[in-house]
Amino acid sequence: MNIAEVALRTGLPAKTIRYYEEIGLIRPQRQANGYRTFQSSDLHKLAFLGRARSLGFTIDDCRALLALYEDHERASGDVRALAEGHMGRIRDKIAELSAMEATLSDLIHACAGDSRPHCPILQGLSEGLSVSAPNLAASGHFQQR
Amino acid sequence: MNIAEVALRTGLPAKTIRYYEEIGLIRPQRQANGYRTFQSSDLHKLAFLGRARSLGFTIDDCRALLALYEDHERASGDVRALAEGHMGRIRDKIAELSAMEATLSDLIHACAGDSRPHCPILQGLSEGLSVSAPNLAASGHFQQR
DNA sequence: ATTGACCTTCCAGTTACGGGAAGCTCCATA
DNA sequence: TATGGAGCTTCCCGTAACTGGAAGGTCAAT
Repeated sequence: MNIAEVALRTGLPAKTIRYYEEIGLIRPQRQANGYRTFQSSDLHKLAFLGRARSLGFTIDDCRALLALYEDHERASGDVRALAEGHMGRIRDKIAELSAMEATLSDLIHACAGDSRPHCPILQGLSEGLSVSAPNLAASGHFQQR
Repeated sequence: MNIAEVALRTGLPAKTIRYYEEIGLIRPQRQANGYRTFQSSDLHKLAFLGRARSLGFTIDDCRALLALYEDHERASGDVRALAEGHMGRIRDKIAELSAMEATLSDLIHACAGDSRPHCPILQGLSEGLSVSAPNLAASGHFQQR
């Protein structure tokens, strides 16, 4: 099977499939002409990766998950630990975004949003977000990556 | 004022301040020795930027916000539109993360997490997340950027 | 033979910085 | 006055996970 059909069947762009090979997640065979040939096992792995990625797992997590998947002696506890770590990070991110949303919502509601220049949003950004954001400055020196 | 003190007072790393100059967000003066000199207006702008970034605005948004801030003829509606667009994107992201979290939570709860190999998490990733994820594959071809 | 679809590799760009090297400058102390 | 260390400068690389695009080989049909 050539790459275009694999892309179609997995939902992954051909570019992504090539990238996954480049970083060693899959190892499709090659034909004499240099074209990649995908076995059903490759297809299966790619679908697995697609689902793991759609749940937000990093590529490194995916690599570990794939290794666990192929190790039939694995302990399910190892898998769960990995998933729990990931879920924790997602929950942290949701909390961070929710805090931003709350502050933004307050600022937006305080703003008339008309043609006049007075603007509580700019004022908040300028004067310390005092509208309803207690201590954003204390949350890690403005970092947010 | 030199960069170290500005960093201290704004909470922004010196590296970030230099970066903001590089991309044209600020224009500190220079001393004869090449050192940057920051006026209180620079300080003010940097604090503004730090707060905007802490609310998740992109650098491009920050640039626009700063322009609006300095334009005393602006329409508050323009500011609010920008903020609303941003808040919408945050809400979308929260929804996306919440969906991931829900699926992960289900998978994790179905997994014994002991030393045995049987693992519903890997099974879900392998067979289609059927545990309780309706149609992740339909959500944009596995994209998640 | 040609055309067009498909495949290949390689390179650059994306976001918002952080790390670290190489090399000035400044100030305080011996 | 020499020196040492802190602070400043620029420059370049790396990050995550791809995406876009160029240049060029291959295949099948006309």
